[in-house]
Amino acid sequence: MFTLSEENYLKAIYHLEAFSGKGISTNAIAEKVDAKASSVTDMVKKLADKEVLFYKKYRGVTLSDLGNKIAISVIRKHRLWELFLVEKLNFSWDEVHDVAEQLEHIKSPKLINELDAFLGFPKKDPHGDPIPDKEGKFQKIEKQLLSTLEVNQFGICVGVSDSSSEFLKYLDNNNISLGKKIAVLSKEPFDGSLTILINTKKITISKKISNNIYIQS
Amino acid sequence: MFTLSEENYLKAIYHLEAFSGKGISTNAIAEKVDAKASSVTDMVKKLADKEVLFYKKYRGVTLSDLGNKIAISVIRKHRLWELFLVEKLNFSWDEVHDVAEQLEHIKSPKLINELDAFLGFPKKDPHGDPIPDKEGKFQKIEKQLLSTLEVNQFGICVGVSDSSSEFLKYLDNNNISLGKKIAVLSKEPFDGSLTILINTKKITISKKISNNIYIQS
DNA sequence: AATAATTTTTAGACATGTCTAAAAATAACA
DNA sequence: TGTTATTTTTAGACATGTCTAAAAATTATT
Repeated sequence: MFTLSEENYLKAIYHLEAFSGKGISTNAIAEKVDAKASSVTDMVKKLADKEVLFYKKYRGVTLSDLGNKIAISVIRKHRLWELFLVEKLNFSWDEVHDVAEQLEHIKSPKLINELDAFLGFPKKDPHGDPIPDKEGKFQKIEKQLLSTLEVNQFGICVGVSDSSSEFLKYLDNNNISLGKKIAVLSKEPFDGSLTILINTKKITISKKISNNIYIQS
Repeated sequence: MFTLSEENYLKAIYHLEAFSGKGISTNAIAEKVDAKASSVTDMVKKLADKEVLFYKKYRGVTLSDLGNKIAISVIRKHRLWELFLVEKLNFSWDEVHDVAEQLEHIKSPKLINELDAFLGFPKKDPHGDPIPDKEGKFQKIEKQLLSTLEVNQFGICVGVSDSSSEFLKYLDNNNISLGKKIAVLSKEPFDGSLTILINTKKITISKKISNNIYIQS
């Protein structure tokens, strides 16, 4: 059995591995779980003892198969709960994260599988991320950052890379949501800001924004 | 903010106060929360500092108004989650307790109030216990133990005093459930066992069983 | 009312998960 | 490549919530 803290570490490392194929550094984990590097070293040793990850001093960590499995099951729970909150309990997509962070640690296989069935075995959560099934399988969506599009190209908004309440509220205020078509009208070379066409309106967004929106072209 | 442990202590003390009007003893709490008396003393001091209960050395404890409020809010959450599990996720009434023990500690006022609305502002949980509303108000049901009935008296099953899986499974196996009419046909003076009529069938139940079934006459 | 039994509290310890400060190893650079 | 900067680890500490064993207070008994 894994503690709440241990599960959070595994989840953080899993997400970090999705980006950099390499071993994950102590500092990167520390930032993700909001702790000091020394705390990470301690925890990582414990997790290595439990055989959920591989750890070489000064060389970072990699999840084992078991570690991956556990991380995915936590992510499955997180995303199912998020969808439940939005679909059944009138939460908006910027309100779900903190509550799902708590709910994802509830221990009951029956609970999560029944919730899955109750929601109709959904494939995506409210932020466009795939929901792993009971066996931990999920389809990876080929997606790219809006910031990588060239002028005159377009795509469909399929996800966000930042799920903070501030960012999601910004999107809501600008009527940007999953499924919307976004076309790049012009790109400012100086700061990378984009003028885009969405909802038949022209708006200008900063590089920071376009770097956190995923589109499918 | 109160920790999981603190909430469990408050809940335990609340339930104990419902029985004995007096100050609740360290040992009674220890048994309820499954800890040693010395641990209870420590925790009780901390809770007294937080002003959720009154504590006099060697004299037991009493909840303050604030303590009562918190205990009731935890109980509200517990019972709403139990009903959700039974009504929406196909749990049977003997499976809900352990999961609800976890869910009751999730912190989100919006979550629990939306859940309440989603379930249609229910008044009773799957074991017949009243669900406190948003303000902590709930109707006390006048009920008595089946064991207090005399021969030839009858009542409607409205609750149970033991929510353990073993006991609830026993009830299921004998087709005893909320709303059923139970009539006492005879009483064995030696061991207090009862022969009752339920579902047009005669069955004999021990004193221990009749001591854990609430009826309304 | 004195003694015995029980309950409760205190004292000291431990595991978990965290921290700060200092030491060690690795990486960067000039 | 030698020195500096950065990252990581170690060492020691602390808060939480628990425990055991011993001491103190209360309750029961004769």
